[in-house]
Amino acid sequence: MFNKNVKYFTTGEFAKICKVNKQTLIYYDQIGLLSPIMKDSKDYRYYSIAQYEFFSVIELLKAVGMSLKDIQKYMAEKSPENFLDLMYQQKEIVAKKRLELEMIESIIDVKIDLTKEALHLDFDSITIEHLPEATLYLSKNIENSTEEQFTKAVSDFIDELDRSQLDTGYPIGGITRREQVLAGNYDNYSYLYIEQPHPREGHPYFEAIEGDFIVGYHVGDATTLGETYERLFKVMQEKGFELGQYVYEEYIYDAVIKNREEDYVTKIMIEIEKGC
Amino acid sequence: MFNKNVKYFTTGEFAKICKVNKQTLIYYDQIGLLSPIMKDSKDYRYYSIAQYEFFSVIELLKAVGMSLKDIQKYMAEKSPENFLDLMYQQKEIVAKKRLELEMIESIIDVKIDLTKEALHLDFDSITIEHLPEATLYLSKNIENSTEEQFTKAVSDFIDELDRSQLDTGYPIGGITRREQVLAGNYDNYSYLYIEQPHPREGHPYFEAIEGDFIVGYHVGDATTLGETYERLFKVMQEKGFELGQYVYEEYIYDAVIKNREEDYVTKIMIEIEKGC
DNA sequence: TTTAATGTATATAGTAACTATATAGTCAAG
DNA sequence: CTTGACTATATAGTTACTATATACATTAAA
Repeated sequence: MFNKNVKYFTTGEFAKICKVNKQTLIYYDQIGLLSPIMKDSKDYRYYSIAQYEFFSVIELLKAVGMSLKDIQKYMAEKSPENFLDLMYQQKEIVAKKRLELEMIESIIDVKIDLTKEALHLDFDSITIEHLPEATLYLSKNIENSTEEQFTKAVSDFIDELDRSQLDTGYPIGGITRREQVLAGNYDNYSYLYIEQPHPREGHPYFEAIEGDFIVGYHVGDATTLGETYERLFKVMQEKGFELGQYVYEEYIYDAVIKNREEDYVTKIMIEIEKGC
Repeated sequence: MFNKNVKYFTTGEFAKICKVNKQTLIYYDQIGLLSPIMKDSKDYRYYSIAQYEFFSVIELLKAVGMSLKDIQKYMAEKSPENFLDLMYQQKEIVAKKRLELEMIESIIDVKIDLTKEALHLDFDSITIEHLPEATLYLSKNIENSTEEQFTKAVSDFIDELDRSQLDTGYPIGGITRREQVLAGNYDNYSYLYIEQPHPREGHPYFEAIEGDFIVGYHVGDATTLGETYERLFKVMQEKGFELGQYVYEEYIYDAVIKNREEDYVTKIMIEIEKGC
């Protein structure tokens, strides 16, 4: 095959075939990665069609993320065995990359769903909702922690989500115990959590949120959070509901979507026991 | 959430949380992408845990291939609507990238299979084989073409494989008609071809290779190809086989695997009709 | 309390893999 | 014989860091 390679291409022609910039070929020549089969007396470069093959391997190896230097190294030591080794290595690398992309895809899907939902919300509304069972991944207990401890816990939690690929794109939320809420310590969270729509084996999950909740929204930064809680409690009282075990708090709009802290929106879900 | 963000991190601490180089944070500050929440009188930078959130969005957008400039542009015009738009755009881009990776994965698999097979081959052997039906994608007819036309045809064929994602990782082969072979014009191919193990709809394929073949290997460049053909013909004669319609030629080892043209190996498959 | 190790800062240069630009020589058509 | 399209080299710019050199600050040990 390709024994008919007598016609030569100039740099420009060959660049068109390869679909790259002419300068790229000159660069490849300079670094000795892919040199033309021949140069004439005026230093014009001439490439053969067989060199396209060579070029396309470079493209494949580049596509899997190999550096030009590494490609060059391989090209210098070509053999069926080395090629096979290289392919086995690249197979793993590409598979890892594909998995990463798949994770990003599902995170994006979640972000789209959440944002679309948020756009239709009325942040002044206070509703009673029955929330279906959801699986949550929890941080270690952080009740009564100092600011330093809290910060460390958040950082650890994020690390764990990273390491164990538990970042689902859902917001990180905080769980507060009934007692703390009653005492007005709305920010004394017991746990951080993130929803896991497709829980995996081998991790301790906390099966939570299944029951009746009073749901409201707090717009603005945390300093006025108390006011929103008061509003919610008032409605609870009117309807004759008792405070349940836990309160869940999570961002609807945060630094990712809004610039100013006054525009952040926190969703507050208060577990209720239908009063008797 | 994260209203307890009073503890500040130095550049080094924050870099550890973000798992990046300290200099990267300084760089982000310089270009105004992510600046610390506060600087003290000695210009020491201090970051809050809430800024990690911001950082992680940058990482996500970077992971899908956005430039820092574009990320910065988005960050300046944040809104639920813009975020949704961005996510829809990125969803498509990521899906495209995933498909590309999947293609590379299957190409790598094919290369591994072919190379493993080749390692066990005896290039001196001449065998009679029944090849199962395989689907081939063909170039336009290139019989009797000039060198320039041939070159153009190869370039066009490669373009088409690229455009229509028909590059399966199988080698590009050449088909020669019985008459040309009998006349000794071994390199006067009628078509180029590439095997399509998973043919797609909407493309003209040529259902080929199904039948009995005499299979041999040519080691070295094309100038001595004739000798190998003679050897094959001799075996055919001994066994009493007649030359069939087509001969198929493809590289086993080429510029991708071997450095010197003398080491290239061409596989020759001659269709035979069991003589009477 | 001094000293050494570690931390911070800025400024600058280097890196990869191009990409663009400036300048000059070459070639083919009209 | 000139014009326009090509070729070449050399150099600078690009992105997103990364490394290095120098100077000042903080902390832990001697």
